Amino acid sequence: MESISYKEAAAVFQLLSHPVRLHILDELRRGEACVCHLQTILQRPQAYVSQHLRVLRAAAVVEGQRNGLNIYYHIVDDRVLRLLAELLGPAQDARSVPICPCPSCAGD
Amino acid sequence: MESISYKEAAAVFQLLSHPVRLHILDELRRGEACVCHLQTILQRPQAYVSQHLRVLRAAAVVEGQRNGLNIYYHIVDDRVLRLLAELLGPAQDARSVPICPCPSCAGD
DNA sequence: ATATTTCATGCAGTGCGATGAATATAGTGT
DNA sequence: ACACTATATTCATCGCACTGCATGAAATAT
Repeated sequence: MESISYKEAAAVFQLLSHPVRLHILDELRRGEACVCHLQTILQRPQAYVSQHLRVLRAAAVVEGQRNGLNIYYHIVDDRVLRLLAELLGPAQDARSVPICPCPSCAGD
Repeated sequence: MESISYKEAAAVFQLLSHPVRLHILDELRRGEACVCHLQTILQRPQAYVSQHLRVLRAAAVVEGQRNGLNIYYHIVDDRVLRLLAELLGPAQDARSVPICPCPSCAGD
């Protein structure tokens, strides 16, 4: 692996230096989730969640794929997964209960 | 082992989210160093290095012990060591050449 | 085409971190 | 006591990230 500069490494840590982004990423570790999931779990306004998702998207840490009206996000950066595991511990089990009115929660 | 909150975890990442602090910590991974070492290596004003050391000290990531005029710093937080290793790779070998006019560099 | 739902974007206010300059403190030697 | 060196602290400025609010864009349904 090519060595990473301090500036680049700092940028990665910077992404993880916000509690809301950490919460989002920790949820995404459990499996992909649409914005309405995250909105419900975080108890934050949709626009607010979306802003943080944009930061993570711009840094190529997460990716979203559209499915009808909903966009499902997932983590695509392995370094970030390892850093999360190092500090937060292993990921929780996948969700099983519906948490929002999206099709996959409705069992539709 | 106790689980860490997102806020606390974010604070740890925050400490690592600055290139100068990362450089300082990466140097300290190689062994303890006095401020004049760091000043020489980073090519930054003394007060600037000292400011960042204060941040790391306040967060209990580093500790300094006085030896005459000089204060030698070292890392005391294992989580930080693991996070650095995860993103920067293993620590470099210990320094061998003198880099500043402090007693230990002068071989005094 | 209109309406509804889901998500994204633009903009503005505010606070905090980063950096520099000047000054203070602690230790050493005379 | 005085001077000198190493490090810390205080203060002030500046830019950027955070956050809220309002609006825009994409997909779906009637």
